[in-house]
Amino acid sequence: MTATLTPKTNHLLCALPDADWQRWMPQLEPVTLKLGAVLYESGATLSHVYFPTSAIVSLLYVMENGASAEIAVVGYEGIVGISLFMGGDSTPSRAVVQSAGQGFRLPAEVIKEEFKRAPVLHLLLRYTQALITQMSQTAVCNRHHTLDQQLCRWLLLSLDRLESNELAMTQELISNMLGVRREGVTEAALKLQESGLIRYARGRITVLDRPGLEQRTCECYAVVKAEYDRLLPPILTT
Amino acid sequence: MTATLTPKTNHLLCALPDADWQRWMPQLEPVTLKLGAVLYESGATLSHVYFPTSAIVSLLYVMENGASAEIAVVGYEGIVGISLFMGGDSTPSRAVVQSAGQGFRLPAEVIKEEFKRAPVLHLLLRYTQALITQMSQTAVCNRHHTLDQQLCRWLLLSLDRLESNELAMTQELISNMLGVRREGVTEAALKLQESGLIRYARGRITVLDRPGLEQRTCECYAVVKAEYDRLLPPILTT
DNA sequence: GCCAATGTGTACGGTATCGAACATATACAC
DNA sequence: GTGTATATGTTCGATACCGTACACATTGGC
Repeated sequence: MTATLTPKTNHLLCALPDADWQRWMPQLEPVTLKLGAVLYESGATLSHVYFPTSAIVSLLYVMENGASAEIAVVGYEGIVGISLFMGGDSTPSRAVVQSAGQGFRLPAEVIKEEFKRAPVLHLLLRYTQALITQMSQTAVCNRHHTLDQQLCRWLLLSLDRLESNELAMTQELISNMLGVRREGVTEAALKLQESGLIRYARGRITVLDRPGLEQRTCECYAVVKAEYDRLLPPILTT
Repeated sequence: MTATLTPKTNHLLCALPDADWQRWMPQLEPVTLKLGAVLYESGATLSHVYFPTSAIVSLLYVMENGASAEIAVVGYEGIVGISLFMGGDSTPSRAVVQSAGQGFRLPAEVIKEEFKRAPVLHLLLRYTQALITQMSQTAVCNRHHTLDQQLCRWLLLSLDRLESNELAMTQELISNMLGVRREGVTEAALKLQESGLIRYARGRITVLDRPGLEQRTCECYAVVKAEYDRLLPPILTT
């Protein structure tokens, strides 16, 4: 519609304090984003961050079987490639141009340089990226996987955050967490118990066969786990 | 299990550079997190950030009708209350203790003070929080809402990022984004067309009645929109 | 030892979406 | 213009989950 698209058409660039704007401007490169173009692939280190102006970019997660789900949409209000300043460099999703148009980009080094100014933050930002991965994966999992698989995923994620193999958790509560009926959780839990993977009674769940759970769950658990491990390497407890 | 839970049992606190650790330590308050306790409510300004040690906290979104879906889980590896340093102060989700245990907390002022050291970042962090809201809401929407509603939400989110009321988008592509079958999108789109809300042909969708779409969609669109507006106030285009 | 609350199991019709197969219609290349 | 690729429409049985209703079993209070 508008004939001229300046960097300032992107709201983030537009809102940049003048001092920062002066530093960034010479580095900003106008780019044409064609329909279907891939700005970054899952797991790849990004070379640029993108500031769409008239283009729209979809962040989508592509599953092992090729099915996909969109995690979020980015247009003139945003930036594509937050993992670069989150500290993770890459992310397990793909960015695809959903609506052709214009935008600007900034080399990875430049944006990373900006963030060297605040060393304290990086740990928290890295954690945030891991959390974001978990959220994304939840969205994907809700869309594509069975309740059985989701229950396994949920048990494993909880187990990873406890020291024992026992959870104090009623099926009612789990159903709240997963956003399904309690009866559905009962049926799924029954199957797991009959298979000897877990044992439970009145709010106490004992995991008997962790590898068995890992085998039954969907890819989502592993994706989230791997991303937490990558971004937050386990620290030696003193 | 372990009898003594020091702040260092939380991985983030543990990984803190020594200089930062020295500043933070005197302010860290040990807290007992009881099952079901609410650490923050949707939309409320947070008073503390929490670092769980033996407790597990669920971030969950509660819908208007009371149904809920978990967005993410936080245990000893993380922090509850990222919106405080993301710059948004609040977030449209609730944090509930899912597994009772211990943790530590830090007053909001302290963590915010830490982030004053890096003024440039705040804009990007605020955007990140908006993006996170979109991701969360996607997960919720995938769980609870019909394809018809989701299509409306998707059209509106796309429309907000364009200057015209026309989208260049095939039903096949939309089905990829929503993670459903193309045929499902066809049926949903037909209903919208028959109701006079949209018109389309071979990859061109024209929105005829935006308020109508807003009425048909679920709450998710409004939640995301409101959060983008709140965190990224529209800037006057020069 | 009885009662009430809580947690779990079962059953049944309803429905949204799936998977697959196929029909039709439009645009564009040649 | 004819043909081929692309986009959309239709049908049908299968299935995962829902809503509802209720039965049973365990725990703890009194």
